[in-house]
Amino acid sequence: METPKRRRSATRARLLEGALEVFAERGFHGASVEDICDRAGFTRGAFYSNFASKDELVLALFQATTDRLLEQIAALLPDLANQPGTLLDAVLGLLDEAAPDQRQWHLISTEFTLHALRHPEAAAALNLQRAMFRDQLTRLVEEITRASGLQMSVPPQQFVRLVIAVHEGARAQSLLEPDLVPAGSLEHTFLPLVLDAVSSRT
Amino acid sequence: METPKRRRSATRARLLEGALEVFAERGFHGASVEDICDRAGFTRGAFYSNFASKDELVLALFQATTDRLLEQIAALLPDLANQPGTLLDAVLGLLDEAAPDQRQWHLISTEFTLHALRHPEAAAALNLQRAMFRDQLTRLVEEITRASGLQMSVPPQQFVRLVIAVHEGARAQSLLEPDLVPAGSLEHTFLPLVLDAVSSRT
DNA sequence: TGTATTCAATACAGAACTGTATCCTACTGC
DNA sequence: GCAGTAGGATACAGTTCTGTATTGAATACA
Repeated sequence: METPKRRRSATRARLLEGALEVFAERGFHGASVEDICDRAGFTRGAFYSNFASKDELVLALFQATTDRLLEQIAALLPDLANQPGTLLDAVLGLLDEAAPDQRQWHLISTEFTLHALRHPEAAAALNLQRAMFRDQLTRLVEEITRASGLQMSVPPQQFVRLVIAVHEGARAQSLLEPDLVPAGSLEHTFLPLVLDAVSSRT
Repeated sequence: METPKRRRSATRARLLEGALEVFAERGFHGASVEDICDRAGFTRGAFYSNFASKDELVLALFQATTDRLLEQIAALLPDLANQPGTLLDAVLGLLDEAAPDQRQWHLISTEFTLHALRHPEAAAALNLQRAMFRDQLTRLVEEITRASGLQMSVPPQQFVRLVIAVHEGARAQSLLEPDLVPAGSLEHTFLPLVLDAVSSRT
């Protein structure tokens, strides 16, 4: 059971993993196919046996990371919705825990975003993924507000968009100046104020 | 008076301008030296007569755009501080008007940021520029709060960091989904709430 | 007017990268 | 064991890019 077609998908996986690292280090254009293969421990023969081009790999990598992220979220959601702290703890917790390596994730997703801003077809895929992501967060927000008897004066989707904007903008600052901007500091100082301002007890 | 050393600096300027466009379109790695020269209407001879390498040009371009941005701000500040609307109008107005082409500016500055996250020496330069930029905004905030007799319960620098985070995060969303997220919408719906929450009349 | 200089164009050599075609090895099924 | 096959390595051809060396044209200066 260890080598019929699993071999193939295993090397595909290793190539994707290598690509993730190399892309994070040098960007899409900066990474050559050979760089990726070296990182994964293969030669280009393996690469072209599995992917038609670097573009195709980028697409596959996007799908893979996207799928993994959504899985992670699905796994985390139930716990967060029910158990302990406040709404923002849950939402921000989800944003943090969904991505194990903040730095790498930021580099890759920024790379994807830039790519999407330059290639409309990629933008469609990215927007779809982001919409699903926002939907999960929105669902979480709605559940918690309902459970705790809160009423929001703005659409939850809007609020989620804000949280994401703050999170992404703050993450950039934290990565650039880790000492001056501890991860999560901006979110935790300001978002509670917003939440307070837009929500009321029923 | 039209060709002693002005010629040289004029082609330098055209090369920088071309580089800005091409970098925005394809990114640093994606743009070849020849692409840049084509755009500027030169051949590579002109390029290597003015720059030692693409890296050096990137550095020069960063300095040039940085200087221009700070000049623009310096020009805008006096008007904004005194005349009409509210604090946030001034701050957000500055952020918008400082960059004529939002899309190009976002692409370029994101590209710079990625570059900085991968190259510490570039990070130092970028952080310095961003610090000066924040200082300008902070000064503006302080002037207006003082003039209008407001007191903020958080350090103005923190507030400015938040505004920048929201602005950059929101801009990414607006560029990805122009229809769903009109430019400035997130900023204008939520930042007033924050300002309200952190400021009080004296 | 003639000479020197400066700046960009051209020509060229070398390196890096891509993609393909072929070979080799290790499993598969019989 | 023994063909057949799949997957990855190797070798190769073609392209693209970079950087340098040389050339040519236009301007400054005498």
